[in-house]
Amino acid sequence: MSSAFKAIAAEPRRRILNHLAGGPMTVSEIASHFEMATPSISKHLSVLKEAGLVHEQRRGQFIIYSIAADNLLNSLYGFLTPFCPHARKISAQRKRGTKPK
Amino acid sequence: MSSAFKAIAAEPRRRILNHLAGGPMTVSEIASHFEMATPSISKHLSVLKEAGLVHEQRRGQFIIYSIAADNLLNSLYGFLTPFCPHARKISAQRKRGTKPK
DNA sequence: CTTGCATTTAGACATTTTCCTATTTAGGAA
DNA sequence: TTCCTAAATAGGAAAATGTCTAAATGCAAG
Repeated sequence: MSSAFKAIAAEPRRRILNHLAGGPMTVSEIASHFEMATPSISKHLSVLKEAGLVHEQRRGQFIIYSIAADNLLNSLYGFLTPFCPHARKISAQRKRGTKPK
Repeated sequence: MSSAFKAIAAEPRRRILNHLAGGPMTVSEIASHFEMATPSISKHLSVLKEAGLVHEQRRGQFIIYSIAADNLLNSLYGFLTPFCPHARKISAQRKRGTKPK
């Protein structure tokens, strides 16, 4: 299992994630925003998928990718916890699945 | 300027940061916790420094490294903002340097 | 000024990553 | 089936990374 940290280390992958923040989309839709060959995008997506940072869903001919925000946030907040009280609180909330008023 | 994301992509560097969370320390102190040659530790520290994630301060013969928590948190929260309302709030606070009651 | 310790720099090497083009797989439609 | 499009895989070249040992630098104490 490859780490989320490695996955977000590459700038193109962070840009892909930012794009996906706007909602689920197909590989071609993503690729059209980059000056990179489609197979390269496909590879980046597979790295993100390995890291559990995106989900994929076949829809006929297309494959639709979407963000796995929970995994993204859990990985990073988990790491930030030792460095920040805010992260500590949020991380705990996320684990409990609760939210204080 | 090399990115904080690349800096935290390597596991040994994340471990170094976690160690430094316990307080400032010298290179040898850090190195003693790892099964890695000192020059390698030194290299990792210089990557962390380039990324603005640690500070160094010469103290006689020794060089003392400490965490630059602000930069660490700003970089990561900035990235998380589009994916999470909590991060959004905290990121804004951090930018203003204020804290709502 | 020489010696010794802490740290960095240099150089080499193996591994990994990133990108490309060409090919293959999978599905939909004629 | 045959043709077209979407996406993944294969294979390879170039660049970046991580680690080591050996050598250099910086500082302090005799």
